[in-house]
Amino acid sequence: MGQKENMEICESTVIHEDVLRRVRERMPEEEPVYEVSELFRVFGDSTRARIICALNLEEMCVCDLSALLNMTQSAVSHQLRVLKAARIVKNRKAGRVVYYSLDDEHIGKIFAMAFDHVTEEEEG
Amino acid sequence: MGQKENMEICESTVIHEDVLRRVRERMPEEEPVYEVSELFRVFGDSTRARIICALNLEEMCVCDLSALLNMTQSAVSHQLRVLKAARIVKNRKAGRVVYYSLDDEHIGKIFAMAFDHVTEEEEG
DNA sequence: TGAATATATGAGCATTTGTTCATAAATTCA
DNA sequence: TGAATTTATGAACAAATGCTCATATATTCA
Repeated sequence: MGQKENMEICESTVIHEDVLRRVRERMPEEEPVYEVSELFRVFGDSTRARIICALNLEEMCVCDLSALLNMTQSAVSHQLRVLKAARIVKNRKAGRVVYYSLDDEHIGKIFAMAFDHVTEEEEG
Repeated sequence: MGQKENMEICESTVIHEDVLRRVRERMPEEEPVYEVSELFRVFGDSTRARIICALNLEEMCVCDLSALLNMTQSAVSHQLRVLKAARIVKNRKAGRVVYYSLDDEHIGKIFAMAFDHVTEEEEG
């Protein structure tokens, strides 16, 4: 059953060849999976999550954000850079003040769904 | 304007007190924000994301998963532990084989939404 | 122009993370 | 019971991460 060739490539034993075949057929492409995990990686820090929650309510400048989060301007600025590189926030400059806002309405929806998930979990 | 007291607590300057007040009023509680970021943190690794995508299609055992992902059984098992601790997957034991599946249908939906986001992003 | 202010950034550092390797635990079957 | 097999786990280590500190950049205003 061609199993031996498989085992040369990958040392792990395969128990359910049919399952494996079906899943391989229907698995999403590698590239979008990496992009999705990258998106989640950026979401997955509490400072960035708090920034996103704030900007989901209103556009804010850096120093107001750092007051809100009670964090250094530098720390907030570093994280805003990460968020901007990931195209999660955008900014607009007005004089020396830089205003940040969410770049996409999807973001808020994904967060809302995640909130649903964590708050509906007191059954377990 | 009570600003000086604020500055004793937090050294950052506040430019827009009204914005800050409104955002503070409407910000979600700290606890659920941490839980959401923790959920995303777990999603935010490509190995775990691939496992989730696979289990979103079908229940699978550890060795089939490690064949699918072309990764060590140990590495997969470690990640499954992380996923189980986060209540993202559940397992069922049948003899020596342990079958894993998604613990919640929310997970698939959140991923689907994230896929939409990353694939709809060629407008730039 | 020069001081003040808002933001950005690079280096350094402690912490966290994901994998590997070796091995333990649990189960099946002869 | 003992060999084989599937999964789980602990230690170790390299890589990534998030913050701090110092400082650069950009803009305003007197």
